[in-house]
Amino acid sequence: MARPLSDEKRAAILAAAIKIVAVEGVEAATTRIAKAAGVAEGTIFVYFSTKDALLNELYLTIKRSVADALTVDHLGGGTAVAGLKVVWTNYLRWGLDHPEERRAMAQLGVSERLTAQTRAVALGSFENVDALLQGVIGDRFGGSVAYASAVMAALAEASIQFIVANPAQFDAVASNGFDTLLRALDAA
Amino acid sequence: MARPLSDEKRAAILAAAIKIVAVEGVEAATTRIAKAAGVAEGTIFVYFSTKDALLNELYLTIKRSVADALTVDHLGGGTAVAGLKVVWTNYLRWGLDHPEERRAMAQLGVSERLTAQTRAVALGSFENVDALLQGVIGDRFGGSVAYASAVMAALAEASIQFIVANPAQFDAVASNGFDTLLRALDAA
Amino acid sequence: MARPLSDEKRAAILAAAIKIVAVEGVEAATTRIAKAAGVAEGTIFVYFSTKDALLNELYLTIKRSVADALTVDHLGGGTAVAGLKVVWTNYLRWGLDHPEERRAMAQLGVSERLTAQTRAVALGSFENVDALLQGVIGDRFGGSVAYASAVMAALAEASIQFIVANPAQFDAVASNGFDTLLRALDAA
Amino acid sequence: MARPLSDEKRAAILAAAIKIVAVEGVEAATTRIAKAAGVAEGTIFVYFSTKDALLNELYLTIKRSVADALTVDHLGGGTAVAGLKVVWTNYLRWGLDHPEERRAMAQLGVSERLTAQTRAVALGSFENVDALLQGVIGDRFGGSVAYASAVMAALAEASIQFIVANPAQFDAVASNGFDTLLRALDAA
DNA sequence: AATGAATGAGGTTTCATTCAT
DNA sequence: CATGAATGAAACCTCATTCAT
Repeated sequence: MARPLSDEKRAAILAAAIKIVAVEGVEAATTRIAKAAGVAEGTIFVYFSTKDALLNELYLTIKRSVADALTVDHLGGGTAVAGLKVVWTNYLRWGLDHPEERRAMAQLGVSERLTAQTRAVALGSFENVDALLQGVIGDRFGGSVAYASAVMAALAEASIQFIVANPAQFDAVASNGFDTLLRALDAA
Repeated sequence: MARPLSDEKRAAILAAAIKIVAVEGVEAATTRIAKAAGVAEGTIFVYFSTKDALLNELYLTIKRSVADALTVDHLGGGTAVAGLKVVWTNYLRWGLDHPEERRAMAQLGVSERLTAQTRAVALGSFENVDALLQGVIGDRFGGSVAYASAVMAALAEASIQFIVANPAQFDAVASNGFDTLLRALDAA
Repeated sequence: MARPLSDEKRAAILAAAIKIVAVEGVEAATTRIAKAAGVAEGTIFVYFSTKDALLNELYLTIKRSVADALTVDHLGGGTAVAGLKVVWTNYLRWGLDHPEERRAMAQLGVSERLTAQTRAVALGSFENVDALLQGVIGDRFGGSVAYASAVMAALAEASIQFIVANPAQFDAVASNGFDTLLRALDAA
Repeated sequence: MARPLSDEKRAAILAAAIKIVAVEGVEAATTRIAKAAGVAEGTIFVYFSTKDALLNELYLTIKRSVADALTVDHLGGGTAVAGLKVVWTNYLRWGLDHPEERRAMAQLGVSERLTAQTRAVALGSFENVDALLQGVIGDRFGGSVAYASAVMAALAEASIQFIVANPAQFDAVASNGFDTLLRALDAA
């Protein structure tokens, strides 16, 4: 029987791709990813049929990692606002802990190499967050979670950039940022 | 004297670059830009020394176009809030009227081909907008315009995306979006 | 392990480069060299990092081939003059047997693409020939081998050109040419 | 009536071409020659139909300049040996005074851009030198001037290189070099 | 499965030449 | 005549992908 595909190697390729894509963009050569992963050039194509397949998979992997980080705590219990605050704080923390993933995602997000299918699947990972947002906004904004979701993502990005420049103020910025979000959503 | 450099041709190249970069990203082939501009391959390099020079110039051109659109009206008269509302509305309108520029800017913004100098110059185009923001936030947020600026840009982006999906509701979304901004900035 | 680098392919590229450079000069297109070598364009850059690297390597290869041809016989035994005659005759024979190498060397020699390092290494291959020349000239010409070496190369080139035009007279020209050399070096 | 072609401009282009070809080879861009000549890119093609035409003309111009320099003195009077010594000394002096022409000629000489016709015409400029050589060698070397001519050119080149490295010794090297030539031609 | 040599299409840029001014 | 913008055919080199080992 042939040797089975190695999960470590696959993970190493994805991890290397995060680093390389973060700094060089999606047009970075696969050779460079292979080198960073410590595998041969051809090995990438043993685990991913094409470079595009690798990039789409990479996007999904990061998105899932974010989604997992957001909902690592039990969210069922309290109010929607309380749950959302947990999500908010977890997201800021994830962003600060994963600068390369954030930058890689920015590169992937504007790339024409992501399929519509990939984007759709990625969105699906955030259903429980959307449910919380729904609970917070009620029927404001036409009951549309999309708008609230964009606002939250945008404010979170602004907050993360601010904390990156002022790392000591995590708690204050996180707290004030959440208040800003609630005000923006008219839920303060 | 020989044929002078043609402003129209230069503009045609930049206009073509906007369209192509918007859909194909910064790695789009110069050949394709030339074809879209209706000029020969070599002509691009008569007007721009390298592809990177073209991309940097393109970024500055779009940024200047945005800055001009924001401050086309007289901003001196009323309160900072009133001035900011004009800027806000103009920005939304510009965004809706220039979808390709918006997408091209997103591509350029994450590209490592922009020089620090280019980014610095681009920022300089928005000084009067920053002054308005400063007037609105006073000494909140540590008196830092950077955070407020990021919040505004983020909310504007969310609003534009929403209006793109619901074109008829421009006025309502613009107005509510501005209220959201004021609440977010604690200036309502 | 994957397919190893092929010595034959490398040699084929160098051999093709000799032919092409001989007739088209150092500016001959790499595409043409590849085609003549029976490999793909990209393959050239697997074996040589740049075109300049190929040209420098080509120069060294030919120079080494000449040096080997000159000293193929045992030179230790007799007098310096006897040894030099062997070198002289071998050089004429090599020149006649390798017209393309001679022409390629002429092209490479005047090219600004050769590095100083390459030229220095090439000179080093002829140390034992220089030693023979030194033995022949003693302290004449200020004891400088450089001048004698240039004279010998020049006379050899003249002889080769003459023999090319009159192939049947190899022995006579070689012999008379060597006498000419000795007279020129005042060692007759 | 149209403005006539300017002899100064034509001369400036040829002079610039010498300098540029000397250091960059025959593949130097015409733009660079134009810039060095102080004329516009297109002007070169007003005076020379193609780049190859310019290079061929350049070769002939330099060759004529050498021929003129060799026979600037009256050669008719004395013996062939005395006349040849004048030619020899003039040639060394020309070579030392015109290093760029020498280098340009070396580049042009190996170039495939010279036509056979150009080479033939160039040879014709040296008929009176050949006559002197003929007088010196008599019927030795099969009465062939070609061989003697190559030997002389080769020894001159070696001498010039030596003098370039030791500029103070012009007279001694010139004199000894000529003795070497006579010995080589068995005419001492 | 893993490797990396081999491939050749395609990318940016150069350049001789043309032609509008 | 003189100019230099405009052209488009290469040129060198990179890179995703294939395939022999």
